Amino acid sequence: MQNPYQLFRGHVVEAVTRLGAAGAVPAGLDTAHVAVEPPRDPSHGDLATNAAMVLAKPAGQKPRDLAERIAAELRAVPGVTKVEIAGPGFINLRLTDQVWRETLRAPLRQGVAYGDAAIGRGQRVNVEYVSANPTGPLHVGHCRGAVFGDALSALLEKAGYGVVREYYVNDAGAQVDVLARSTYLRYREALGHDIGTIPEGLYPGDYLKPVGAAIAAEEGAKWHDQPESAWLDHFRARAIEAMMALIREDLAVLGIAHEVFTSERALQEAGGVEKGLKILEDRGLLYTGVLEPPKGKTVEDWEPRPQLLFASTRFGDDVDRAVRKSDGSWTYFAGDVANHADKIGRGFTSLINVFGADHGGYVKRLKAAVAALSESKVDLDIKVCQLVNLLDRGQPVRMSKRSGSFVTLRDVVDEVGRGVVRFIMLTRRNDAPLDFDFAKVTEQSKDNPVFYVQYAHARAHSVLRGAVAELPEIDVSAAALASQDLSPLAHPAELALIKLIAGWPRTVESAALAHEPHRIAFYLTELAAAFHGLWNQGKDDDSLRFIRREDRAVTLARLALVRALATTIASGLAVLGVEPLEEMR
RNA sequence: GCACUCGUAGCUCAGUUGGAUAGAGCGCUGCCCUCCGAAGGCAGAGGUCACAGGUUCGAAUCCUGUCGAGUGCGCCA
Repeated sequence: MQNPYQLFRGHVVEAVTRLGAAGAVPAGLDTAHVAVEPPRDPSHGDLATNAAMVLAKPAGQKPRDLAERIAAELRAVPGVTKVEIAGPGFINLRLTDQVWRETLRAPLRQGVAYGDAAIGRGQRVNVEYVSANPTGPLHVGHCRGAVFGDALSALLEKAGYGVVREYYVNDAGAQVDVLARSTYLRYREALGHDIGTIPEGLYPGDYLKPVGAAIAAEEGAKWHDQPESAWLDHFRARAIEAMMALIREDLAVLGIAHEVFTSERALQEAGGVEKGLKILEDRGLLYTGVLEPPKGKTVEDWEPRPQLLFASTRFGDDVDRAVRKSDGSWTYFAGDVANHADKIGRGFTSLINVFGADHGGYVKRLKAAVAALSESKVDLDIKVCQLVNLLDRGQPVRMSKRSGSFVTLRDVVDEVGRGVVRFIMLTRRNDAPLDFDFAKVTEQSKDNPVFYVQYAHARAHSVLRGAVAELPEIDVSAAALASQDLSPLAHPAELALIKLIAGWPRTVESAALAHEPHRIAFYLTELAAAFHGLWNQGKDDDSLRFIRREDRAVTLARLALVRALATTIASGLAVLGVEPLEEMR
């Protein structure tokens, strides 16, 4: 079954085509920008289209004249009760209530698959997120990007894209050498040596103790009197392996599992950097040059030196970027060229990177790299997540990084639960800062969106349970309700809820196109509010109660609405990765 | 100095990719529970969409500039 919005967009396009064939307008008008949307003001009708305004110029007609012609065509469409032209040339449509009621059958038949869209057409999208350095457990700062990336991936899948969730492991730089040295220290400690205080510049966290202890237990003291050159590679490999295991566990706590982990080191060893740079070189985008010192920021011991540069300014970057360090090794950026060349080589035509706020300055050069590598054929979208302010009853939660006792991702999830963390992280746009208040997010009140949405879902199921208890002979299964007569649903509040439910597929589409999963959270809050509102009206007006013992037909129609609502919430929560509750306990 | 993100009600934020009279929650004001579904409900006040230009049928949305906030700025990762 097609959604009214898609259906009527089709009708509008057909109307324009017919007019073209009849010579009333030029044939072959581009209808790509024609939109059929719910009007902001419900008094304007059920659907509004901008077709006449968008097409007025190419058709060489006044918007209102064109609107009149299109409107005449639309008046003949079944299910349309009223067509009006308003304002500068809007065409407002009003549909029969029955058209709207019929939309409830989609969620009842499809279950949580309701809202699945095809706009992705199977296009392969790579979503890279988290990609935290493998030097310790994840902390709260990683939460937002992790949840965002995961929800975005689910959203894109729901919209019909072929998604791969990817984690880029930064296991090649100086930081993992520090990790190796820190682990070596813990190893010596495990062997019974006094290591004193952890020297400045090494990782002090306790989480390396088990790693050192494991090496000591399994391999004995054989590394003890060796020079660093003898043990560094080995300790680095073991430490990275242990840290990635830790990180995977942390992610699992949040319900996240990446499909692909790409190792920077492995990519380098396989010649990935040379491969990526070769592409740039073949296109004449690499040269040896000298960069200007940055202005307004004094750099200690600046000395101009010639280095191998990527001409990223040709693709909108501010300065060209170095790909090789003076010691001959590759820069981090060179690794990223390799990473993205690799992704492009694997056939992705759309790449998404989820970054923390501190990586905002990195966006341009990466976009430049992808544009250069793919001849602008591959799209790269970089979503920058702003900081999360951790609060408790409005007071900032102190975090001490120096002592290594920062708030971990696991601490937060253990404290408030996976569902709460995931939902709250998506209650703001990614580029706006977010307050996360431990007291507020677990509060059971209308002010807490997680609770509010879960409560709506639980309440719907409570109604279904209550119906069976009161009227044991009725069948409230989705299958049975899907073929129910829905005509008793006639109250404005019921129809308003129905229209909101009917808006779920287009919410999925627009959120997916915009790469904005937070829209799902807002939609669910709105949906929950409409349902709670309908419920509350039943308090003032008995005739609006869902279960009416004396009227079987009304009851069943309303139960169909209730189940459709619950299904839609479940469908939305699935995108966010939050488990819907059937009772609030 | 430059770049990026942002600036919408007292506060926190949405705003369907350029649409009609700019929305929600909190807070505030008023009304509503001896009984029925109040972990509440209903109603109301509250705005120069930072500012100034521009683009066009039409701008919170796009462009330019100004002001203000946050972030980042040779080989670190």
